[in-house]
Amino acid sequence: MIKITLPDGTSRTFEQGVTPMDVAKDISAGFARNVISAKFNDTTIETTTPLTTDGSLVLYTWKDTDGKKAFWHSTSHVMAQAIEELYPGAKLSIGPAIENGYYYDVDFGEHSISDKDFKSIEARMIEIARGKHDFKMRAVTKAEALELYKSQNNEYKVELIENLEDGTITFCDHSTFTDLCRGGHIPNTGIIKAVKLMSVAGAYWRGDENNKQLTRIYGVSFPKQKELTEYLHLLEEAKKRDHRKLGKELELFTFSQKVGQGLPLWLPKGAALRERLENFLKQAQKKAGYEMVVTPHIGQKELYVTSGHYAKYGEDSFQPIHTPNEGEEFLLKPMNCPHHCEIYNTKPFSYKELPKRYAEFGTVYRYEQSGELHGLTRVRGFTQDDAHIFCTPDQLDKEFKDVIDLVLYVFGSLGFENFTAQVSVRDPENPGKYIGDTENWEKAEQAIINAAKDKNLNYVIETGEAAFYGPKLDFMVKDALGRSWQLGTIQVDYNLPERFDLTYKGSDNELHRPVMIHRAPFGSMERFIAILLEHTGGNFPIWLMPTQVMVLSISEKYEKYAEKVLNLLENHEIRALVDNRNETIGKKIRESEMNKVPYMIIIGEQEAANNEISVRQHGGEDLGSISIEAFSEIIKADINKTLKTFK
RNA sequence: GCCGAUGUAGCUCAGCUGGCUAGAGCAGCUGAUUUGUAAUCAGCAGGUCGUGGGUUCGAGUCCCUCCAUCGGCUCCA
Repeated sequence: MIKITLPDGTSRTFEQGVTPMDVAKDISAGFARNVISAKFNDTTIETTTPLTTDGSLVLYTWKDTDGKKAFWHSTSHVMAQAIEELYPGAKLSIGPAIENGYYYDVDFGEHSISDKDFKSIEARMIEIARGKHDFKMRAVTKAEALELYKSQNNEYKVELIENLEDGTITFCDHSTFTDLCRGGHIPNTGIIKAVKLMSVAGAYWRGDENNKQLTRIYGVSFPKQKELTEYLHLLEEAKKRDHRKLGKELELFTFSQKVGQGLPLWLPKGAALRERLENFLKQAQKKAGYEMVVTPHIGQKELYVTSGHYAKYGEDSFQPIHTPNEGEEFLLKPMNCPHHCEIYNTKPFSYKELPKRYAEFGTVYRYEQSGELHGLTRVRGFTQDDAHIFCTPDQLDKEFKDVIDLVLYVFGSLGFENFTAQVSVRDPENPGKYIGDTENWEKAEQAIINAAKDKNLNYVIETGEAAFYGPKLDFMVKDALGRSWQLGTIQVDYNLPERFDLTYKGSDNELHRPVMIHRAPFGSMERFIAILLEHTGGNFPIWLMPTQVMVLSISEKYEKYAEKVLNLLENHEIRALVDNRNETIGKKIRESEMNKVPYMIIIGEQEAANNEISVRQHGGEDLGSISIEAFSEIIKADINKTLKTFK
């Protein structure tokens, strides 16, 4: 008899060799019908795997993330079978489940696959699924495994197997198909009711550009047709929030082929939005003791050789600018830090004067690969809300916490709640990779982790992800389509102070190296506005809205009163425009609604007579006929809901 | 950069296997209408069909080049 412990802490005893499905049936027949995967002592297994020892068992249904993973991974096997049948000679490599579905990387040889081929693959997949073939795991020896794939000339599987240890290798069979597989499948193919192939893409074998490029086919699958329909609907909805679409509709920014790809042009409304965001941060930074500086867009090549950026950005980025003078070379700045270091270097500092906090909305240029460009989230010229803090090692802890406060203030004022913090620390296996002494690194890493804990951040520690020059904390946010982007960043740097020979005089009358903190709460204005657009669907917090109020006249007869209302609104510092066109009120409302204006003021005969205004909120709610003063209070309250004062 | 897809009016899109003068809605302009909470009506104007080349009696449609955009791959704000 063995003892099986369930997630709720209870345990039951069973005969040795009991399967997870038997356990599920023991719990309830209804539950068992939905169980599709299981985990035993942290190893994903099949529902048919016999259990031979005591241990803890988790049973998964479609509703669980792990259940979905098993479902999608199993579907990738089905797709692989369909591909093998339809395209003889295609070589399979790997086919994992991902966050939303699965993919399989295939070497189709000379044959090229496009989405036109999806229909036939999907049709065959459904046929296979309907066959209700069981997924069966089978242990094989390394020699057997190699023999199979060598006979198929599949160098990818052979390479995978060669890196595995004999005795741990398993195959998974279903129908006529066999694949090298670690396990984690649903009971049989029949559970897969709906499949949809999403896209093809090139993907390098093992993610290495120097390797052969394989064809990656992405797909999703569901246990019910209805769920597929809902999923596709969800994707449609997400597309409506795409910042590229909203940016065009709301006339915030544009791109021009003549100006060049990846170089955004900010339209008047977008520029006003940016300016408001900048002023918002400037105000908070002033309170936090930052000083604004201004530096040029180019710098001598030597500057970037000193900083080390030339090595990283010089060769593969925008090429140096040459002047009529021989040997003179300038670089478009890829970073603001070298300039700020030189600002620090203009005069000697005593420890009593630190920290120095230099801030600049600095526009930088990086030559991103053309295929990498994406709306405003990935561009070739962008403005960082940059600042560099130069402090003593003892001050690092407090400075770091203060920066987190500032970032949290920014996120809070803009309605961001769903973000995670990523703390990137050294790889302890590889100490030679990093510069700066171990003691300082430990101090800095501890300072970051403590600060993250202290500020109740939802954080993860990524070992080995630190930059060579220091540990960092990044704020990650997801866009409408679930892609993850880094917004704010706080980085500790031991490298640049060294390279620029930055010093301060300590209390011991000796020269010391300051520590440098790079930080950007928005990350970049471009990316931040993009994510903010998708996050809010264009319904920004009212304090950011280009137009807070539209004054809509019932007819041209009320032009005078409309102007008067506009004046009064301006006196209350409310940003308003008048729509006095010869159009119906219905049309004016529709346009204001589509422009996402938060408040509409409708004025006609009644309002003019009573010296009041009728207020309609974005979305349709009627706030009735009120005085301008009362309305001004409503707007103020609305602004205060999100915009707080810093500290 | 690489793999795949796409590119028709300011915007959103139609144009089937090559065949009259390339269509529609919205936006724009002109006029009528003076309007009460998501589109008033009529008329007008708007296109070297991304670029360059080719096949053909004939190309928006087929082939090639380049450019840009979209979905991915490596890195990153």
